[in-house]
Amino acid sequence: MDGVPGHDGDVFAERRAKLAAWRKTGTAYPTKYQPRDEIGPLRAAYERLEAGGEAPDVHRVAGRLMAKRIHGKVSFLVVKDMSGELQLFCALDALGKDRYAALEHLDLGDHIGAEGTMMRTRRGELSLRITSWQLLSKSLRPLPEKFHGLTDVELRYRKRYLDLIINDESREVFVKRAAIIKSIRDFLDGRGFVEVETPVLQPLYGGAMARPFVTHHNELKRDLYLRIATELYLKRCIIGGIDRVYEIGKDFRNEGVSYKHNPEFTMLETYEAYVDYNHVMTMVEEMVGAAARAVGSLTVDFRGHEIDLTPPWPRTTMRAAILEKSGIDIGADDARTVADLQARIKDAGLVDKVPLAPTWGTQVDELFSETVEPHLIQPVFITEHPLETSPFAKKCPHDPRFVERFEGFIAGMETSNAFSELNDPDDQRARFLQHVSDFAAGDETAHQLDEDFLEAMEYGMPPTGGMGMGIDRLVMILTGVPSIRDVILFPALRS
RNA sequence: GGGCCGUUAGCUUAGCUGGUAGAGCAGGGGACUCUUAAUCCCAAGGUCGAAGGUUCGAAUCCUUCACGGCCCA
Repeated sequence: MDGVPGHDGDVFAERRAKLAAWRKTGTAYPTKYQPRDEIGPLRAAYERLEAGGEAPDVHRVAGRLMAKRIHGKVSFLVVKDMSGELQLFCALDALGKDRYAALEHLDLGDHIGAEGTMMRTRRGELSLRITSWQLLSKSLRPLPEKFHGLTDVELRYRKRYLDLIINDESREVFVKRAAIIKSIRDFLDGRGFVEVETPVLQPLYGGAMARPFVTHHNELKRDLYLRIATELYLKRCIIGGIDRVYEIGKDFRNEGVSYKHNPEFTMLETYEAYVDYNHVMTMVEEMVGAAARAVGSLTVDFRGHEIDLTPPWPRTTMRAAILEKSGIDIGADDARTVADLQARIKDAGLVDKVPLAPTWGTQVDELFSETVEPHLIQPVFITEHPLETSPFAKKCPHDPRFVERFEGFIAGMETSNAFSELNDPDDQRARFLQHVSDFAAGDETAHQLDEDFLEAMEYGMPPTGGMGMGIDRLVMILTGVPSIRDVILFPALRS
């Protein structure tokens, strides 16, 4: 390619002009570059080459042009593929006048392929001494600045592809995310769990307390909800005899956005027949430990805390945790009603901190959220939640105001939630009916009566331990990034 | 929803109590046979997030809005 004239300082026009010149040669966007070596393995194979050393074998690499250092008769390019970067040593002698001159008109961001032999420069940089090269794809827009990179947080989210091109740490998070999910699959598959897919579009939403997204099916002439949980379908699988079942998929909750909330997020739910929530607790700490080891160590840094995920994790009842942090015993005789509990909150001087709630269970939840949750930095299982806020969990035999439930907290975030699943259809119906009246009283997150689910349960559901885990939050913790937007490739943003 | 902070060239940014925007990288032209944030010389590139307002004069002060970040609810 000859030199492209251009002097108006317009980067886009310059690149357009170069592309036009390439199109004339018919080689601006070829279909392939094969065979080629991945840069990472190639580097590894020649790692021991000494400075000034040369190797005879011919290799071909392809990637995006990330740096360009043009000199008079010898120039240096840096190309990058997913596995790493490699310097191309480009000498006038080896390329010939025209192909050497054409290098000058490449732009950072172009994809190129190059062929040559491996060498290490006198200054010690492993390089490919190239004998030929070709343009694989022309880039029309300039990349972010090479030294500072792309730091604007908003741009990183809106144009994630640029973030991925420039910020290796960012790409690394998503590679680790895949490894974490794979380790979870391996863990569950190894225990004989069956992975299934259940409906995203549901006629009734349930399995969690959250407001849904609503959509409409034109042909069926009915509204459908995007699922807020997979729970009720996975239990149908348990009833159907898939004794160990799980699903990893997107749930959708029509709620606010924060460092730990995105309206669509990835949830793992597992159900195992014939076990209770104690069994599930052990499974969770082992599974998280396996995931942590898959991408690093059992000790992670998150939001300024060093967190040790080594199992086993402490287990403490919600009653004991609240007593310790607030001095209030929610199980005591003088705290058995909402009014009594609120009086105890007042006695404890917490009335400004803890919002008032309509029921005993929701009041306990508020008290817990305010006084205990922020302190749960190291992994811990909080067990035995109030009945009212846990409509799918079995009552504790020793105190029916509480249920056989746990939440796993890490770094102040709820990352797992599990029950000894309620399998008594009459009790389940009673719980639904309570929620129906709560809904009527204005609680949009209360459950609706799911007659079809009740019918399934009436055929007999085995005793079951079930669990839900927020994958995005787990990835945050295991990769040490502070915001859920850093573990979701294309997070929700205003337009 | 509330508080604080931010938005200046493709990217990273400077710009004091208001005086008409300065740089680095990227891009253009030139020099250079081992550079690696290459270096050196030359030239170019900006409706300062948007809309109003105050003023002789606004990137700068005021108001509203948009988007984002952090914290709080």
